[in-house]
Amino acid sequence: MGRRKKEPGSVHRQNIADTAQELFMQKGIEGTSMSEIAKKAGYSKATLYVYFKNKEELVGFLVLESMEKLYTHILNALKTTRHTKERYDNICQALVTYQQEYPFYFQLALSEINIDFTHTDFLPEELETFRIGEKINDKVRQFIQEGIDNGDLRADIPIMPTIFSFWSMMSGLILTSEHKRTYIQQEIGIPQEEFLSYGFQTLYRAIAAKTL
Amino acid sequence: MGRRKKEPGSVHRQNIADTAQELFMQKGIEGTSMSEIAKKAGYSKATLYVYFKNKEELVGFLVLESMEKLYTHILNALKTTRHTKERYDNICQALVTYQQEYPFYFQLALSEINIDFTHTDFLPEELETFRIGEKINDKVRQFIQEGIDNGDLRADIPIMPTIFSFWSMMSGLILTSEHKRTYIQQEIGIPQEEFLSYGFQTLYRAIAAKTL
Amino acid sequence: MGRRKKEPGSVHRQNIADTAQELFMQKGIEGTSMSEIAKKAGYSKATLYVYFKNKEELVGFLVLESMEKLYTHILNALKTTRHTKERYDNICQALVTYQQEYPFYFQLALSEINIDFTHTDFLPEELETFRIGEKINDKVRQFIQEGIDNGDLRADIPIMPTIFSFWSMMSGLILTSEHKRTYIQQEIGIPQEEFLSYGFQTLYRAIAAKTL
Amino acid sequence: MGRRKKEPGSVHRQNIADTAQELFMQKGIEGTSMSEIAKKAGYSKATLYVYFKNKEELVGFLVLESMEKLYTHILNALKTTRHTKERYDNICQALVTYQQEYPFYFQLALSEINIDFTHTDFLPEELETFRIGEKINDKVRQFIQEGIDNGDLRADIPIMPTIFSFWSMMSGLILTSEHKRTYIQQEIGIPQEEFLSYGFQTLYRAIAAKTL
DNA sequence: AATGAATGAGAGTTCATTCAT
DNA sequence: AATGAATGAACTCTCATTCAT
Repeated sequence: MGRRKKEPGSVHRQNIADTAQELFMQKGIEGTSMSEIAKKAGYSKATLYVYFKNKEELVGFLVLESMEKLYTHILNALKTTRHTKERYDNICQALVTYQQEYPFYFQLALSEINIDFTHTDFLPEELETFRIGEKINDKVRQFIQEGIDNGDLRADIPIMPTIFSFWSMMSGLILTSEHKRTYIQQEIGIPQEEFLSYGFQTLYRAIAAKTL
Repeated sequence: MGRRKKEPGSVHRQNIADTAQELFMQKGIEGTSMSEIAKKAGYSKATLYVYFKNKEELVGFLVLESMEKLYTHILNALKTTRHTKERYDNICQALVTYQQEYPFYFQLALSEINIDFTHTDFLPEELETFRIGEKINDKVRQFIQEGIDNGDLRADIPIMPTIFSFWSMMSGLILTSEHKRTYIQQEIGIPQEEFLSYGFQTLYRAIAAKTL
Repeated sequence: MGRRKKEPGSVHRQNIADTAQELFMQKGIEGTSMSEIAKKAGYSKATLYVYFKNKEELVGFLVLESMEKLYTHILNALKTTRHTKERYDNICQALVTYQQEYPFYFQLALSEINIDFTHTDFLPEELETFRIGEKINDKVRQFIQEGIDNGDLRADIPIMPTIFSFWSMMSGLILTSEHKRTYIQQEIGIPQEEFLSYGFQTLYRAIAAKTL
Repeated sequence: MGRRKKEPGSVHRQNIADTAQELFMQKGIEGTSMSEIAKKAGYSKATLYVYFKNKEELVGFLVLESMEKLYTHILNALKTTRHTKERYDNICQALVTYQQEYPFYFQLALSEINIDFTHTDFLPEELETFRIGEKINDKVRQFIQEGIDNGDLRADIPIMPTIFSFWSMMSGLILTSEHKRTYIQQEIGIPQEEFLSYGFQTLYRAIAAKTL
């Protein structure tokens, strides 16, 4: 393959990460070998290890990266308007966009790899990922609180359980809509987007103030 | 180890399958080797291949098996009462029980391994699994229809999208509650069961007739 | 290569061990790959791992094996006579024979791999090796004590330092005579055996009672 | 890291060599990577190859260097006095000092890497190393001859075999005392220095004239 | 002279699978 | 039916080395 052209260093890191994400999505993390990533990205296997200490770090980087993007998406979703329903729709839209750009994290969050507290030797990336997660939760908590204060959302919903269960349910919704896209289209007769949209609206009804 | 006692053939198949499921639960499919299964089940590695053509078939068998169990659970959930809300609660309870007994299928259904229509070379087990899935959907459709007819459920909900989105969201809920059990307990301050229960009730509100 | 003929199981273990020893001698432990051993022994790489858990265990097995042989040699050397000088000569001869049969241990004992107390997580093989080493030292201590009591050996030699220094010096002698065989022949003009014999006699003079 | 300050070229070569030796001592040759050497020495990996053709040459350089140091040590040991026993003690002390400074060569001389005549494609460094070895042997031969002529050493010892066997035995002694330092302290109950000293005195008795 | 970047080759190890018995 | 024995292929990761700059 010969030597590669000189490009700013981080370009390669990003190339590798992007390729890895693509493959991880298709075949899972365990199902994707470093060789495959290398080949698809157009580098030698050894080069991957120049840019990432090991596979774990590569995964960690992807999760962090996607978490950062998600945070930005959520921020934007809340910034553009103060109207509760619009904000909710924006967040849902953000999640869909995010899933299209970084389908990887959802996969991860719900699969074996836990960014959880059962082990204690965290990579720096993992810690940072966790911190951003907290920031996101904070923003969402504010959003819900303001919705309640406005009278747009039911006053009797417990905030933290709501956040966490919504997060779980939306993840389930998005992931399924991705994995079973064809099935949905064929069996239910609606395109993925509409399916998602229906799910999100259903969920909103569950927390909207009764006047709706 | 010597030769084993003569037992009806299917007993061994079941022994192996049960052991495999246990291990798959603990360490994932990719993380479990045929060797481990053989050892834990008390057979030789080669014997596994007498009862299952390969690992894939073993997985397929487990999925089918869990699907059958789920069908039974759902049937029972609907049989015991005709009251809509009670039936709903029963189904939720059935899902939780099922997740505890066969955590395996949820993992599978939402993870990399798709029992989807993108490929076409299905194992017989996969086809059968799909057929049972259809039967389950049918029962649930009946349940919703009856709920609507009773006036317990909103008249304006489209049945198929509701089934499928509920299925997705509940899966997300259950899976997350399983994976992040510690996190939920620590950060939200409620036990897993309560978290699940809260999620299920929230969802019900979204389809219950307004009088609720 | 196809499947191999059936032979009693331990034969393969021994085949592999023997081949490994040969290669370790020629190129050192680190310098010898499992692939090489497999190829030379006529097995597939994976088969090595059927018979030995890993490279470390293979090395441990070789060391233990050679230690056991050494013990037998020493025992025999002391058994055949009670005359001190004859016993000494027998031990030396045993060492030479041993070095020819199991050149591996000397290499090891004096090289990086210490069967020492700096680490604490010993393999079972290592512990057993150590135990046999102790038994050898015991026999040699008896031999020296009897030599002193007979008046054949100097009364003023401290036993333990003598054992250990003799052991070290003889190892140095034997190893060098092996590694620099050609050099010795060419530059000193005597065959290896004579060189060794001269070294051993020189050492004996150092502990023999003055009457000699 | 940027470009380095301009320094006379050989300084870098020496820096690298010194660092390499330190690491080789700690972790063995095979256990030390060029990367490690580069990092510890504060150069880029590629720079090592500016100063040494490859790892082999770096090793060869170190051996040569240590050989030169040994020659100087031996010269000094013989220069300060003409008394045979004092000279012997000086040489022993020189060897110990040398082992402390350059533990590397002993390791090498008795281990896998032979600077022997079995192969024929010598590096220039190897040839030079050999030449210095010869010079050392010459000095030692003179020393022994003078000892015999003085009547301090036995008249019946063949000089070349004595030199070579002493060399081997002392190497064995020093190496063992280094590798098994803890063992000696714990099991024999004397510090390393005393152990060495005892070994050297024992050896001297073997060649000293009987009057002793 | 010095280095960042890249890599071929190969290390030890594991795994699903096969086959003779 | 059951298995001991064997293996090809793959895995993650490391290393000495090279080359353009």
